[in-house]
Amino acid sequence: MGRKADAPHNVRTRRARTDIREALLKSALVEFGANGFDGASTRAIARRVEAHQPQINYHFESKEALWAASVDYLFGLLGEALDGALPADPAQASTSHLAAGFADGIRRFVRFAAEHPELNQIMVHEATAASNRLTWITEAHIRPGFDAIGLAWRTLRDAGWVAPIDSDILYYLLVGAASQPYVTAAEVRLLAGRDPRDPEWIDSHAEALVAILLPGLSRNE
Amino acid sequence: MGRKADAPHNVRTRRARTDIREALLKSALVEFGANGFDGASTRAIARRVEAHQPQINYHFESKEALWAASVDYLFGLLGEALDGALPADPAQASTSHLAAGFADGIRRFVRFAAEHPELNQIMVHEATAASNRLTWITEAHIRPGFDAIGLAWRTLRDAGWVAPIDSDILYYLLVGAASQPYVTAAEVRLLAGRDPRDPEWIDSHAEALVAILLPGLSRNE
DNA sequence: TACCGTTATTATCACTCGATATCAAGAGGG
DNA sequence: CCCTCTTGATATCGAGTGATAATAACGGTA
Repeated sequence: MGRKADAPHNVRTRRARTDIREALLKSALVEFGANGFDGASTRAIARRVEAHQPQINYHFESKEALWAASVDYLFGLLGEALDGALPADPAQASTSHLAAGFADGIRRFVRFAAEHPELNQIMVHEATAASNRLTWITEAHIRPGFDAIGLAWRTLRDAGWVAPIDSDILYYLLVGAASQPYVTAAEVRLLAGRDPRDPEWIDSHAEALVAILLPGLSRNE
Repeated sequence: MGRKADAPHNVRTRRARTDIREALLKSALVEFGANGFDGASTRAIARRVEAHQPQINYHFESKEALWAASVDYLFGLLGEALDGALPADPAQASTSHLAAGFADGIRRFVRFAAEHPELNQIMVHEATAASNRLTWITEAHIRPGFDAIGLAWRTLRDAGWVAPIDSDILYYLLVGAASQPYVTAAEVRLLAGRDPRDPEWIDSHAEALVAILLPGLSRNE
């Protein structure tokens, strides 16, 4: 055999800088999502993409910098997935248009949570205790969406379209209900014997969430 | 100073076996909830209760045995908190009584999630990947509640009391929506500037969840 | 072909981890 | 008091961690 067991490379191959950087980012998301910041090892992140552990400190400044870069990358994907769902200024939109946009945003967020469970897994890992990482991710990435959802919800609520629920509480109801089966996908497979990545599950899940939060806007009514 | 910095004991004190076991169990829950199994260190668990790390291997067989014992303890508390909320045989109860019991169970579960965020934190940490620990906790502790909730929900749904949502999906909507603000309490404080352990938050949260899942049974209607 | 900047690879550092062996000190019985 | 069983306390082991220094080999350019 031409290589040692588990050795990333015996025959030296060289990759373009952007290739290996992106490969390391994606690998880091999987590991950070599954194990948290401290639990993820840089050796495991590198091994997934057939790289060596010191390459992380070469292409990124540190494990912490890799974490931040991978989180930036992930929220970039989220931004693309949600782009245009909520109107920039809810006050100027018609309420029915706003409600339809809110329902559409829910469906898109559920799909994203299913395709990228790492996002909510990382949030859960970071958000159990105050830290510099939590402060950064909250202010840099979470707050814009939190504010937009809160504003839209309060507009709909005051117009009588939805239940009289505090917008802070609504945000956590929504995020928790949308992400739980994908964050704990391994449990779903054991408990329900179903794969939550199945498009049928994702679709039913999204419609259920729309049905309970925006009764009357469900696709099936 | 009479003791080294961070040293649990300089002057030797002896505690009853049951006392230190229970102290270690509670400390373990906090650490396992915040950091997961691998992330929690036995030294930190011991230090919280002014004990030494080897005492864990003395009073419990291993870190894994301590984890299992602390999870057993926690689900014991959950069982007490939920005792009697759902009728043993939903088919024999009147549907309106079943619905009231379901709403009551939601309120109790939200309160428990707020008082013991470790439970859902531990589940999230364990449920991201298949493992012996996940299989054990699922079969020993999760499945009974999952089955009871599913049966009650399907009864209510087929009687037209609630939205036509698959019971597997409903379970994860419920668990996620009920636990999220307490699992990520540090984020709530940063983002909303509110403490989710506040009784007012807990009460509003529980009522909101009842309102969207069991419209018409909300305490405020 | 010779060179040089860039990247891959190896080796190693100080540190933390869970577990265990060893010894010291407590408590209760006679 | 002394004996014995139990528990506290210390030291240490091998394994794994992130980071870094040192070296080797690639790829383009002159």
